[in-house]
Amino acid sequence: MNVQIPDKTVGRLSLYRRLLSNLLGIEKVKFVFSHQLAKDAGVTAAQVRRDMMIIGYSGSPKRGYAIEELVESIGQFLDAPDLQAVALIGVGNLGRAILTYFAGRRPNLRIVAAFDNDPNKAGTVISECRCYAMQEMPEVLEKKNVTTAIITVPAGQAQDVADLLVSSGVRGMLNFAPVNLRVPASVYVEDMDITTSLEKAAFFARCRTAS
Amino acid sequence: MNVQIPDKTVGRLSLYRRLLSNLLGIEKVKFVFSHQLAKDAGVTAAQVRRDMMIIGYSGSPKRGYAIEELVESIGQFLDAPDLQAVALIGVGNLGRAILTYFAGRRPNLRIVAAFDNDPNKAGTVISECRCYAMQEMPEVLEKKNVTTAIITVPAGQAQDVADLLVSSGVRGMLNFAPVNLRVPASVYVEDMDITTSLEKAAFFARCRTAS
DNA sequence: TATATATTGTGAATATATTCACAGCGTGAT
DNA sequence: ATCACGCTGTGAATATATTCACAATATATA
Ligand SMILES: NC(=O)c1ccc[n+]([C@@H]2O[C@H](COP(=O)([O-])OP(=O)(O)OC[C@H]3O[C@@H](n4cnc5c(N)ncnc54)[C@H](O)[C@@H]3O)[C@@H](O)[C@H]2O)c1
Ligand SMILES: NC(=O)c1ccc[n+]([C@@H]2O[C@H](COP(=O)([O-])OP(=O)(O)OC[C@H]3O[C@@H](n4cnc5c(N)ncnc54)[C@H](O)[C@@H]3O)[C@@H](O)[C@H]2O)c1
Repeated sequence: MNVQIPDKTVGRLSLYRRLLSNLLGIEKVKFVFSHQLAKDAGVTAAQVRRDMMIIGYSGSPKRGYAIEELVESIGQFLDAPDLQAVALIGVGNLGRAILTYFAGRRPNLRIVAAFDNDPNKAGTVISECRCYAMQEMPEVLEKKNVTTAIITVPAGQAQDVADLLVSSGVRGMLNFAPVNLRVPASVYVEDMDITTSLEKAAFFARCRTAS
Repeated sequence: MNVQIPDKTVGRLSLYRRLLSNLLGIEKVKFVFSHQLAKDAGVTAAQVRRDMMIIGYSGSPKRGYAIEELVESIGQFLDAPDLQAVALIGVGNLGRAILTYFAGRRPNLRIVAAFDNDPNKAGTVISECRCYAMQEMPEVLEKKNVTTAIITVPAGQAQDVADLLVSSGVRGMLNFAPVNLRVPASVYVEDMDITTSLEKAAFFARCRTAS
Protein backbone atom coordinates (compact mmCIF):
# COMPACT_ATOMS: atom_id res chain seq x y z
CA MET A 1 0.00 0.00 0.00
CA ASN A 2 2.29 2.77 -1.22
CA VAL A 3 -0.27 5.53 -1.79
CA GLN A 4 -1.85 6.93 1.34
CA ILE A 5 -5.55 6.03 1.27
CA PRO A 6 -7.82 8.53 2.98
CA ASP A 7 -9.54 7.09 6.02
CA LYS A 8 -12.85 8.60 4.98
CA THR A 9 -12.68 7.04 1.55
CA VAL A 10 -12.27 3.60 3.04
CA GLY A 11 -15.38 4.13 5.13
CA ARG A 12 -17.38 5.28 2.13
CA LEU A 13 -16.21 2.38 0.00
CA SER A 14 -17.54 -0.03 2.59
CA LEU A 15 -20.81 1.87 2.51
CA TYR A 16 -20.98 1.91 -1.29
CA ARG A 17 -20.41 -1.79 -1.42
CA ARG A 18 -23.29 -2.49 0.89
CA LEU A 19 -25.60 -0.25 -1.10
CA LEU A 20 -24.47 -1.80 -4.37
CA SER A 21 -25.02 -5.30 -3.02
CA ASN A 22 -28.56 -4.31 -2.14
CA LEU A 23 -29.14 -3.00 -5.63
CA LEU A 24 -27.81 -6.19 -7.15
CA GLY A 25 -29.53 -8.57 -4.79
CA ILE A 26 -32.86 -6.91 -4.19
CA GLU A 27 -33.53 -4.62 -7.11
CA LYS A 28 -31.68 -6.58 -9.78
CA VAL A 29 -30.16 -3.43 -11.22
CA LYS A 30 -26.99 -3.86 -13.29
CA PHE A 31 -25.69 -0.29 -13.62
CA VAL A 32 -25.66 2.86 -11.48
CA PHE A 33 -24.72 6.45 -12.13
CA SER A 34 -22.61 8.30 -9.64
CA HIS A 35 -25.52 10.53 -8.69
CA GLN A 36 -27.74 7.56 -7.87
CA LEU A 37 -25.19 5.93 -5.65
CA ALA A 38 -24.46 9.32 -4.14
CA LYS A 39 -28.08 9.82 -3.22
CA ASP A 40 -28.27 6.45 -1.47
CA ALA A 41 -25.02 7.08 0.35
CA GLY A 42 -25.85 10.64 1.33
CA VAL A 43 -22.86 12.19 -0.41
CA THR A 44 -22.32 14.17 -3.62
CA ALA A 45 -21.85 12.63 -7.04
CA ALA A 46 -18.43 14.22 -7.30
CA GLN A 47 -17.47 12.50 -4.08
CA VAL A 48 -18.46 9.14 -5.46
CA ARG A 49 -16.48 9.68 -8.63
CA ARG A 50 -13.47 10.88 -6.66
CA ASP A 51 -13.58 7.76 -4.50
CA MET A 52 -13.77 5.57 -7.60
CA MET A 53 -10.77 7.38 -8.97
CA ILE A 54 -8.86 6.61 -5.80
CA ILE A 55 -9.38 2.88 -6.16
CA GLY A 56 -8.79 3.16 -9.90
CA TYR A 57 -12.18 1.98 -11.03
CA SER A 58 -13.65 3.41 -14.21
CA GLY A 59 -17.26 3.57 -15.25
CA SER A 60 -18.58 4.44 -18.65
CA PRO A 61 -20.42 7.58 -19.59
CA LYS A 62 -23.98 6.86 -20.64
CA ARG A 63 -24.07 3.59 -18.70
CA GLY A 64 -22.46 4.44 -15.40
CA TYR A 65 -20.78 1.85 -13.21
CA ALA A 66 -21.25 -1.87 -13.77
CA ILE A 67 -22.39 -2.85 -10.32
CA GLU A 68 -21.16 -6.40 -10.20
CA GLU A 69 -17.74 -5.43 -11.47
CA LEU A 70 -17.57 -2.49 -9.06
CA VAL A 71 -18.47 -4.61 -6.05
CA GLU A 72 -15.70 -6.94 -7.13
CA SER A 73 -13.27 -4.03 -7.42
CA ILE A 74 -14.14 -2.64 -4.02
CA GLY A 75 -13.75 -6.11 -2.58
CA GLN A 76 -10.34 -6.46 -4.15
CA PHE A 77 -9.40 -3.19 -2.60
CA LEU A 78 -10.92 -3.57 0.86
CA ASP A 79 -10.82 -7.26 1.59
CA ALA A 80 -8.07 -9.65 2.38
CA PRO A 81 -7.54 -12.26 -0.32
CA ASP A 82 -8.25 -14.99 2.22
CA LEU A 83 -10.19 -14.97 5.46
CA GLN A 84 -9.44 -12.07 7.76
CA ALA A 85 -9.89 -13.30 11.31
CA VAL A 86 -11.29 -11.02 14.02
CA ALA A 87 -11.35 -11.47 17.80
CA LEU A 88 -13.70 -9.83 20.29
CA ILE A 89 -12.58 -9.08 23.83
CA GLY A 90 -15.19 -8.50 26.53
CA VAL A 91 -18.27 -10.66 26.18
CA GLY A 92 -20.63 -8.29 28.02
CA ASN A 93 -23.90 -6.81 26.81
CA LEU A 94 -22.39 -4.97 23.90
CA GLY A 95 -19.95 -7.74 23.03
CA ARG A 96 -22.72 -10.32 22.84
CA ALA A 97 -24.86 -8.06 20.65
CA ILE A 98 -21.95 -7.70 18.24
CA LEU A 99 -21.16 -11.42 18.25
CA THR A 100 -24.76 -12.22 17.48
CA TYR A 101 -24.98 -9.63 14.76
CA PHE A 102 -21.88 -10.70 12.86
CA ALA A 103 -22.41 -14.44 13.21
CA GLY A 104 -22.43 -15.99 9.78
CA ARG A 105 -22.84 -12.63 8.08
CA ARG A 106 -19.58 -12.27 6.22
CA PRO A 107 -17.50 -15.16 4.96
CA ASN A 108 -14.28 -13.19 4.63
CA LEU A 109 -14.38 -11.15 7.80
CA ARG A 110 -15.34 -13.35 10.69
CA ILE A 111 -15.17 -13.15 14.46
CA VAL A 112 -13.33 -16.38 15.13
CA ALA A 113 -12.79 -16.08 18.86
CA ALA A 114 -14.09 -14.19 21.88
CA PHE A 115 -12.30 -13.60 25.17
CA ASP A 116 -13.41 -12.63 28.66
CA ASN A 117 -11.77 -12.63 32.05
CA ASP A 118 -14.92 -13.86 33.72
CA PRO A 119 -14.26 -17.57 34.36
CA ASN A 120 -17.97 -18.33 33.91
CA LYS A 121 -17.72 -17.20 30.31
CA ALA A 122 -14.65 -19.16 29.29
CA GLY A 123 -15.69 -22.28 27.46
CA THR A 124 -19.15 -21.04 26.52
CA VAL A 125 -20.25 -20.52 22.94
CA ILE A 126 -22.16 -17.40 21.88
CA SER A 127 -23.67 -17.41 18.40
CA GLU A 128 -21.28 -20.08 17.19
CA CYS A 129 -18.29 -18.23 18.57
CA ARG A 130 -16.21 -19.88 21.26
CA CYS A 131 -15.31 -17.79 24.30
CA TYR A 132 -11.83 -18.32 25.70
CA ALA A 133 -10.13 -17.34 28.94
CA MET A 134 -7.74 -14.40 28.72
CA GLN A 135 -4.62 -16.47 29.32
CA GLU A 136 -5.37 -18.44 26.17
CA MET A 137 -5.34 -15.29 24.09
CA PRO A 138 -1.78 -15.20 22.72
CA GLU A 139 -1.95 -18.82 21.67
CA VAL A 140 -5.40 -18.64 20.09
CA LEU A 141 -4.71 -15.38 18.27
CA GLU A 142 -1.58 -16.75 16.76
CA LYS A 143 -3.10 -20.09 15.81
CA LYS A 144 -6.09 -18.45 14.15
CA ASN A 145 -3.97 -15.71 12.64
CA VAL A 146 -6.03 -12.89 14.08
CA THR A 147 -5.02 -9.40 12.94
CA THR A 148 -8.11 -7.40 13.91
CA ALA A 149 -9.91 -7.06 17.23
CA ILE A 150 -13.02 -5.55 18.75
CA ILE A 151 -12.61 -4.19 22.26
CA THR A 152 -15.74 -4.20 24.42
CA VAL A 153 -14.27 -4.36 27.91
CA PRO A 154 -14.78 -1.66 30.55
CA ALA A 155 -12.78 1.52 30.10
CA GLY A 156 -10.38 0.74 32.90
CA GLN A 157 -9.29 -2.53 31.29
CA ALA A 158 -9.06 -1.39 27.70
CA GLN A 159 -5.43 -0.24 27.67
CA ASP A 160 -4.18 -3.49 29.17
CA VAL A 161 -6.20 -5.46 26.67
CA ALA A 162 -4.89 -3.32 23.81
CA ASP A 163 -1.30 -3.91 24.95
CA LEU A 164 -1.90 -7.64 25.00
CA LEU A 165 -3.44 -7.53 21.55
CA VAL A 166 -0.57 -5.56 20.12
CA SER A 167 1.94 -7.98 21.52
CA SER A 168 -0.03 -10.83 19.96
CA GLY A 169 0.21 -9.27 16.51
CA VAL A 170 -3.12 -7.46 16.17
CA ARG A 171 -2.79 -4.42 13.88
CA GLY A 172 -6.33 -3.06 13.67
CA MET A 173 -8.80 -2.45 16.48
CA LEU A 174 -12.36 -1.32 16.80
CA ASN A 175 -12.56 0.18 20.27
CA PHE A 176 -15.84 0.79 22.10
CA ALA A 177 -14.26 1.68 25.42
CA PRO A 178 -14.24 5.42 26.11
CA VAL A 179 -10.49 5.80 26.38
CA ASN A 180 -7.77 6.91 24.04
CA LEU A 181 -5.68 3.80 23.49
CA ARG A 182 -1.93 4.26 23.32
CA VAL A 183 -0.61 1.97 20.64
CA PRO A 184 2.41 1.98 18.32
CA ALA A 185 2.06 3.91 15.08
CA SER A 186 1.89 0.64 13.20
CA VAL A 187 -1.47 -0.16 14.79
CA TYR A 188 -4.74 1.36 13.65
CA VAL A 189 -7.50 2.17 16.13
CA GLU A 190 -11.03 3.04 15.15
CA ASP A 191 -12.92 4.48 18.09
CA MET A 192 -16.67 4.15 18.51
CA ASP A 193 -17.64 6.38 21.33
CA ILE A 194 -21.35 5.87 21.80
CA THR A 195 -21.66 8.31 24.66
CA THR A 196 -20.00 11.12 22.78
CA SER A 197 -22.13 10.43 19.73
CA LEU A 198 -25.27 10.55 21.81
CA GLU A 199 -24.18 13.84 23.30
CA LYS A 200 -23.60 15.20 19.81
CA ALA A 201 -27.06 14.14 18.71
CA ALA A 202 -28.53 15.74 21.83
CA PHE A 203 -26.57 18.94 21.34
CA PHE A 204 -27.57 19.41 17.74
CA ALA A 205 -31.15 18.49 18.56
CA ARG A 206 -31.24 21.56 20.79
CA CYS A 207 -29.30 23.64 18.31
CA ARG A 208 -31.74 22.91 15.51
CA THR A 209 -34.77 23.36 17.70
CA ALA A 210 -33.57 26.82 18.69
CA SER A 211 -33.11 28.02 15.11
CA MET B 1 -27.06 29.23 18.28
CA ASN B 2 -25.98 31.90 15.79
CA VAL B 3 -22.35 30.89 15.21
CA GLN B 4 -21.85 27.59 13.39
CA ILE B 5 -20.24 25.14 15.80
CA PRO B 6 -18.02 22.53 14.16
CA ASP B 7 -19.35 19.03 14.55
CA LYS B 8 -15.91 17.73 15.44
CA THR B 9 -15.46 20.28 18.19
CA VAL B 10 -18.70 19.18 19.84
CA GLY B 11 -17.47 15.60 19.86
CA ARG B 12 -14.15 16.59 21.39
CA LEU B 13 -15.80 18.74 24.04
CA SER B 14 -17.79 15.74 25.17
CA LEU B 15 -14.56 13.77 25.31
CA TYR B 16 -12.70 16.49 27.20
CA ARG B 17 -15.45 16.68 29.75
CA ARG B 18 -15.27 12.99 30.48
CA LEU B 19 -11.50 13.10 30.85
CA LEU B 20 -11.70 16.17 33.07
CA SER B 21 -14.32 14.54 35.26
CA ASN B 22 -11.98 11.61 35.74
CA LEU B 23 -9.16 13.93 36.73
CA LEU B 24 -11.37 15.70 39.21
CA GLY B 25 -13.03 12.62 40.64
CA ILE B 26 -10.23 10.10 40.64
CA GLU B 27 -6.98 11.99 40.67
CA LYS B 28 -8.15 15.06 42.55
CA VAL B 29 -6.30 17.40 40.23
CA LYS B 30 -7.51 20.99 40.09
CA PHE B 31 -5.77 22.37 37.00
CA VAL B 32 -4.66 21.06 33.61
CA PHE B 33 -2.52 22.43 30.84
CA SER B 34 -3.68 22.11 27.27
CA HIS B 35 -0.91 19.62 26.49
CA GLN B 36 -1.94 17.32 29.34
CA LEU B 37 -5.56 17.24 28.29
CA ALA B 38 -4.42 16.85 24.69
CA LYS B 39 -2.39 13.79 25.54
CA ASP B 40 -5.31 12.14 27.29
CA ALA B 41 -7.63 12.97 24.43
CA GLY B 42 -5.22 11.96 21.70
CA VAL B 43 -5.14 15.35 20.01
CA THR B 44 -2.68 18.24 19.86
CA ALA B 45 -2.41 20.98 22.45
CA ALA B 46 -3.25 23.58 19.82
CA GLN B 47 -6.44 21.68 19.06
CA VAL B 48 -7.49 21.81 22.69
CA ARG B 49 -6.83 25.52 22.92
CA ARG B 50 -8.70 26.15 19.69
CA ASP B 51 -11.71 24.23 21.01
CA MET B 52 -11.64 26.25 24.21
CA MET B 53 -11.56 29.40 22.15
CA ILE B 54 -14.66 28.25 20.31
CA ILE B 55 -16.67 27.90 23.49
CA GLY B 56 -15.13 31.09 24.85
CA TYR B 57 -13.39 29.60 27.83
CA SER B 58 -10.10 31.09 28.99
CA GLY B 59 -7.39 29.50 31.05
CA SER B 60 -4.48 31.23 32.62
CA PRO B 61 -0.87 30.94 31.60
CA LYS B 62 1.24 29.34 34.31
CA ARG B 63 -1.76 27.55 35.83
CA GLY B 64 -3.69 26.22 32.85
CA TYR B 65 -7.40 25.50 32.94
CA ALA B 66 -9.35 25.31 36.19
CA ILE B 67 -10.91 21.91 35.77
CA GLU B 68 -14.05 22.37 37.79
CA GLU B 69 -14.83 25.65 36.11
CA LEU B 70 -14.08 24.21 32.68
CA VAL B 71 -16.34 21.20 33.20
CA GLU B 72 -19.04 23.66 34.21
CA SER B 73 -18.39 25.71 31.06
CA ILE B 74 -18.51 22.72 28.76
CA GLY B 75 -21.72 21.63 30.46
CA GLN B 76 -23.24 25.04 29.92
CA PHE B 77 -22.33 24.78 26.30
CA LEU B 78 -23.26 21.16 25.60
CA ASP B 79 -26.11 20.39 27.93
CA ALA B 80 -29.69 21.45 28.06
CA PRO B 81 -30.48 23.60 31.08
CA ASP B 82 -33.05 21.04 32.20
CA LEU B 83 -33.37 17.31 31.51
CA GLN B 84 -32.95 16.33 27.89
CA ALA B 85 -35.12 13.30 27.27
CA VAL B 86 -34.03 10.52 24.91
CA ALA B 87 -36.01 7.65 23.43
CA LEU B 88 -34.70 4.35 22.07
CA ILE B 89 -36.48 2.53 19.28
CA GLY B 90 -35.79 -1.17 18.73
CA VAL B 91 -35.24 -3.13 21.92
CA GLY B 92 -33.12 -5.87 20.36
CA ASN B 93 -29.65 -7.03 21.34
CA LEU B 94 -27.97 -3.72 20.70
CA GLY B 95 -30.86 -1.67 22.06
CA ARG B 96 -30.86 -3.58 25.32
CA ALA B 97 -27.10 -3.19 25.71
CA ILE B 98 -27.47 0.56 25.28
CA LEU B 99 -30.41 0.80 27.68
CA THR B 100 -28.46 -1.07 30.31
CA TYR B 101 -25.36 0.99 29.81
CA PHE B 102 -27.03 4.38 30.09
CA ALA B 103 -29.37 3.47 32.95
CA GLY B 104 -28.80 5.91 35.79
CA ARG B 105 -25.57 7.16 34.29
CA ARG B 106 -26.39 10.75 33.47
CA PRO B 107 -28.96 12.81 35.27
CA ASN B 108 -29.40 15.36 32.47
CA LEU B 109 -29.43 13.09 29.45
CA ARG B 110 -31.66 10.14 30.13
CA ILE B 111 -33.35 7.45 28.07
CA VAL B 112 -36.88 7.94 29.29
CA ALA B 113 -38.72 5.53 26.99
CA ALA B 114 -38.08 2.57 24.71
CA PHE B 115 -40.26 1.36 21.85
CA ASP B 116 -40.55 -1.88 19.95
CA ASN B 117 -43.08 -3.31 17.55
CA ASP B 118 -42.81 -6.75 19.10
CA PRO B 119 -45.96 -7.09 21.23
CA ASN B 120 -44.06 -9.26 23.70
CA LYS B 121 -41.81 -6.34 24.52
CA ALA B 122 -44.46 -3.71 25.06
CA GLY B 123 -45.08 -3.27 28.76
CA THR B 124 -41.78 -4.75 29.88
CA VAL B 125 -39.14 -2.79 31.74
CA ILE B 126 -35.45 -3.03 30.82
CA SER B 127 -32.98 -1.44 33.21
CA GLU B 128 -35.61 0.83 34.68
CA CYS B 129 -36.78 1.94 31.27
CA ARG B 130 -40.33 1.19 30.22
CA CYS B 131 -40.87 -0.30 26.78
CA TYR B 132 -43.92 0.93 24.89
CA ALA B 133 -45.75 -0.27 21.81
CA MET B 134 -45.11 1.69 18.62
CA GLN B 135 -48.60 3.16 18.44
CA GLU B 136 -48.02 4.86 21.79
CA MET B 137 -44.99 6.66 20.45
CA PRO B 138 -46.41 10.06 19.42
CA GLU B 139 -48.23 10.44 22.68
CA VAL B 140 -45.36 9.35 24.90
CA LEU B 141 -42.75 11.41 23.05
CA GLU B 142 -44.83 14.50 23.38
CA LYS B 143 -45.72 13.94 27.01
CA LYS B 144 -42.10 13.31 27.98
CA ASN B 145 -40.84 16.07 25.71
CA VAL B 146 -38.39 13.83 23.86
CA THR B 147 -36.17 15.62 21.35
CA THR B 148 -33.46 13.01 20.81
CA ALA B 149 -33.69 9.36 19.77
CA ILE B 150 -31.54 6.28 19.34
CA ILE B 151 -32.49 4.06 16.42
CA THR B 152 -31.64 0.38 16.83
CA VAL B 153 -34.21 -1.24 14.56
CA PRO B 154 -33.32 -3.35 11.50
CA ALA B 155 -32.17 -1.43 8.44
CA GLY B 156 -35.41 -1.99 6.55
CA GLN B 157 -37.47 -0.33 9.26
CA ALA B 158 -35.21 2.58 10.07
CA GLN B 159 -36.58 5.11 7.57
CA ASP B 160 -40.16 4.57 8.68
CA VAL B 161 -39.13 4.94 12.29
CA ALA B 162 -37.19 8.10 11.48
CA ASP B 163 -40.21 9.59 9.72
CA LEU B 164 -42.36 8.86 12.74
CA LEU B 165 -39.79 10.41 15.06
CA VAL B 166 -39.53 13.55 12.97
CA SER B 167 -43.26 13.98 12.93
CA SER B 168 -43.28 13.61 16.71
CA GLY B 169 -40.79 16.45 17.12
CA VAL B 170 -37.47 14.63 17.46
CA ARG B 171 -34.60 16.79 16.17
CA GLY B 172 -31.51 14.70 16.90
CA MET B 173 -30.92 11.02 16.19
CA LEU B 174 -28.23 8.50 16.84
CA ASN B 175 -28.70 5.90 14.13
CA PHE B 176 -27.21 2.41 14.28
CA ALA B 177 -29.07 1.05 11.28
CA PRO B 178 -26.90 0.85 8.17
CA VAL B 179 -28.99 3.17 6.02
CA ASN B 180 -28.77 6.81 5.10
CA LEU B 181 -31.83 8.36 6.71
CA ARG B 182 -33.66 11.02 4.75
CA VAL B 183 -34.73 13.71 7.15
CA PRO B 184 -35.45 17.44 6.88
CA ALA B 185 -32.48 19.77 7.18
CA SER B 186 -33.69 20.80 10.62
CA VAL B 187 -32.96 17.33 11.96
CA TYR B 188 -29.49 16.12 12.89
CA VAL B 189 -28.46 12.50 12.33
CA GLU B 190 -25.34 10.94 13.80
CA ASP B 191 -24.62 7.61 12.16
CA MET B 192 -22.82 4.79 13.92
CA ASP B 193 -22.07 2.20 11.35
CA ILE B 194 -20.44 -0.64 13.21
CA THR B 195 -19.96 -2.79 10.13
CA THR B 196 -18.20 -0.06 8.20
CA SER B 197 -16.01 0.73 11.16
CA LEU B 198 -15.02 -2.89 11.51
CA GLU B 199 -14.15 -3.02 7.83
CA LYS B 200 -12.00 0.06 8.26
CA ALA B 201 -10.16 -1.51 11.16
CA ALA B 202 -9.66 -4.68 9.12
CA PHE B 203 -8.46 -2.76 6.08
CA PHE B 204 -5.90 -0.73 7.96
CA ALA B 205 -4.79 -3.78 9.88
CA ARG B 206 -3.74 -5.26 6.54
CA CYS B 207 -2.35 -1.97 5.32
CA ARG B 208 -0.11 -1.57 8.34
CA THR B 209 0.96 -5.17 8.32
CA ALA B 210 2.07 -4.86 4.71
CA SER B 211 4.20 -1.78 5.33
C1' DT C 1 8.60 44.65 43.91
C1' DA C 2 11.05 42.89 39.96
C1' DT C 3 12.22 38.93 37.15
C1' DA C 4 12.25 34.66 34.67
C1' DT C 5 9.49 31.41 32.51
C1' DA C 6 6.16 28.29 30.68
C1' DT C 7 1.72 28.62 29.02
C1' DT C 8 -2.22 30.80 26.87
C1' DG C 9 -4.83 32.84 22.82
C1' DT C 10 -4.85 33.49 18.19
C1' DG C 11 -3.64 35.22 13.25
C1' DA C 12 -1.48 33.06 9.68
C1' DA C 13 0.06 28.99 7.38
C1' DT C 14 -0.66 24.54 6.13
C1' DA C 15 -3.02 20.25 5.33
C1' DT C 16 -6.90 17.75 4.20
C1' DA C 17 -11.46 17.12 2.22
C1' DT C 18 -14.94 18.34 -0.77
C1' DT C 19 -17.02 20.49 -4.67
C1' DC C 20 -16.94 22.85 -9.09
C1' DA C 21 -16.93 22.82 -13.79
C1' DC C 22 -15.90 21.24 -18.06
C1' DA C 23 -13.35 18.57 -21.76
C1' DG C 24 -13.84 14.22 -23.64
C1' DC C 25 -16.18 10.16 -24.49
C1' DG C 26 -19.24 6.08 -25.14
C1' DT C 27 -23.73 4.96 -26.14
C1' DG C 28 -28.42 4.77 -27.88
C1' DA C 29 -31.11 6.92 -31.26
C1' DT C 30 -31.77 7.78 -35.95
C1' DA D 1 -22.64 5.85 -40.06
C1' DT D 2 -23.43 9.80 -37.74
C1' DC D 3 -24.95 12.56 -34.12
C1' DA D 4 -26.49 14.50 -29.78
C1' DC D 5 -26.60 13.80 -25.13
C1' DG D 6 -25.54 13.07 -20.41
C1' DC D 7 -22.23 11.00 -18.00
C1' DT D 8 -17.40 10.21 -16.41
C1' DG D 9 -12.75 11.64 -14.94
C1' DT D 10 -10.16 15.12 -13.15
C1' DG D 11 -7.45 19.70 -12.58
C1' DA D 12 -8.52 23.61 -10.24
C1' DA D 13 -11.06 26.05 -6.80
C1' DT D 14 -13.01 26.17 -2.56
C1' DA D 15 -14.12 24.87 2.11
C1' DT D 16 -12.97 22.96 6.30
C1' DA D 17 -9.81 21.37 9.84
C1' DT D 18 -5.56 21.39 12.02
C1' DT D 19 -1.10 23.05 13.25
C1' DC D 20 2.46 26.57 13.61
C1' DA D 21 4.53 30.12 15.88
C1' DC D 22 4.85 33.88 18.72
C1' DA D 23 3.31 38.09 21.34
C1' DA D 24 0.95 38.69 25.56
C1' DT D 25 0.62 37.36 30.18
C1' DA D 26 -0.05 35.45 34.79
C1' DT D 27 2.35 33.50 38.40
C1' DA D 28 6.05 31.54 41.36
C1' DT D 29 10.23 32.91 43.12
C1' DA D 30 13.62 35.74 45.16
N1 LIG E 1 -23.26 -0.89 26.05
C1 LIG E 1 -23.27 0.36 25.63
O1 LIG E 1 -24.26 0.87 25.14
C2 LIG E 1 -22.06 1.21 25.74
C3 LIG E 1 -22.16 2.59 25.53
C4 LIG E 1 -21.00 3.37 25.61
C5 LIG E 1 -19.79 2.77 25.88
N2 LIG E 1 -19.73 1.42 26.09
C6 LIG E 1 -18.46 0.83 26.39
O2 LIG E 1 -18.36 -0.45 25.81
C7 LIG E 1 -17.66 -1.32 26.69
C8 LIG E 1 -18.50 -2.54 26.98
O3 LIG E 1 -19.77 -2.16 27.47
P1 LIG E 1 -20.80 -3.24 28.01
O4 LIG E 1 -22.08 -2.52 28.22
O5 LIG E 1 -20.83 -4.43 27.14
O6 LIG E 1 -20.17 -3.63 29.41
P2 LIG E 1 -20.32 -5.02 30.22
O7 LIG E 1 -19.96 -4.72 31.62
O8 LIG E 1 -21.67 -5.60 29.95
O9 LIG E 1 -19.25 -5.98 29.57
C9 LIG E 1 -17.90 -5.93 29.83
C10 LIG E 1 -17.32 -7.34 29.70
O10 LIG E 1 -15.90 -7.27 29.73
C11 LIG E 1 -15.41 -8.31 30.58
N3 LIG E 1 -14.10 -7.90 31.09
C12 LIG E 1 -13.83 -7.04 32.08
N4 LIG E 1 -12.50 -6.88 32.23
C13 LIG E 1 -11.92 -7.68 31.32
C14 LIG E 1 -10.58 -7.94 30.98
N5 LIG E 1 -9.55 -7.34 31.61
N6 LIG E 1 -10.33 -8.81 29.98
C15 LIG E 1 -11.35 -9.41 29.34
N7 LIG E 1 -12.64 -9.19 29.61
C16 LIG E 1 -12.93 -8.33 30.59
C17 LIG E 1 -16.46 -8.47 31.64
O11 LIG E 1 -16.39 -9.78 32.22
C18 LIG E 1 -17.74 -8.26 30.82
O12 LIG E 1 -18.20 -9.48 30.30
C19 LIG E 1 -17.33 -0.50 27.91
O13 LIG E 1 -16.04 0.06 27.78
C20 LIG E 1 -18.32 0.63 27.86
O14 LIG E 1 -17.82 1.81 28.46
C21 LIG E 1 -20.84 0.63 26.02
N1 LIG F 1 -25.74 -5.59 17.05
C1 LIG F 1 -24.71 -5.19 16.31
O1 LIG F 1 -23.56 -5.43 16.63
C2 LIG F 1 -24.90 -4.40 15.08
C3 LIG F 1 -23.83 -4.20 14.19
C4 LIG F 1 -24.03 -3.46 13.02
C5 LIG F 1 -25.26 -2.91 12.79
N2 LIG F 1 -26.28 -3.10 13.66
C6 LIG F 1 -27.59 -2.52 13.38
O2 LIG F 1 -28.24 -2.11 14.56
C7 LIG F 1 -29.63 -2.38 14.46
C8 LIG F 1 -30.08 -3.26 15.62
O3 LIG F 1 -29.31 -4.43 15.66
P1 LIG F 1 -29.65 -5.61 16.69
O4 LIG F 1 -28.52 -6.56 16.63
O5 LIG F 1 -30.03 -5.04 18.01
O6 LIG F 1 -30.95 -6.26 16.00
P2 LIG F 1 -32.13 -7.09 16.69
O7 LIG F 1 -32.81 -7.83 15.63
O8 LIG F 1 -31.61 -7.81 17.88
O9 LIG F 1 -33.11 -5.97 17.25
C9 LIG F 1 -33.99 -5.23 16.46
C10 LIG F 1 -35.20 -4.85 17.31
O10 LIG F 1 -36.02 -3.94 16.60
C11 LIG F 1 -37.38 -4.32 16.74
N3 LIG F 1 -38.10 -3.80 15.59
C12 LIG F 1 -38.14 -4.29 14.33
N4 LIG F 1 -38.89 -3.51 13.54
C13 LIG F 1 -39.35 -2.51 14.31
C14 LIG F 1 -40.17 -1.38 14.06
N5 LIG F 1 -40.67 -1.13 12.84
N6 LIG F 1 -40.43 -0.56 15.08
C15 LIG F 1 -39.94 -0.80 16.29
N7 LIG F 1 -39.14 -1.84 16.60
C16 LIG F 1 -38.86 -2.68 15.61
C17 LIG F 1 -37.34 -5.82 16.82
O11 LIG F 1 -38.51 -6.31 17.46
C18 LIG F 1 -36.08 -6.06 17.64
O12 LIG F 1 -36.38 -6.04 19.01
C19 LIG F 1 -29.82 -3.02 13.09
O13 LIG F 1 -30.18 -2.01 12.16
C20 LIG F 1 -28.47 -3.54 12.75
O14 LIG F 1 -28.25 -3.56 11.34
C21 LIG F 1 -26.12 -3.83 14.79
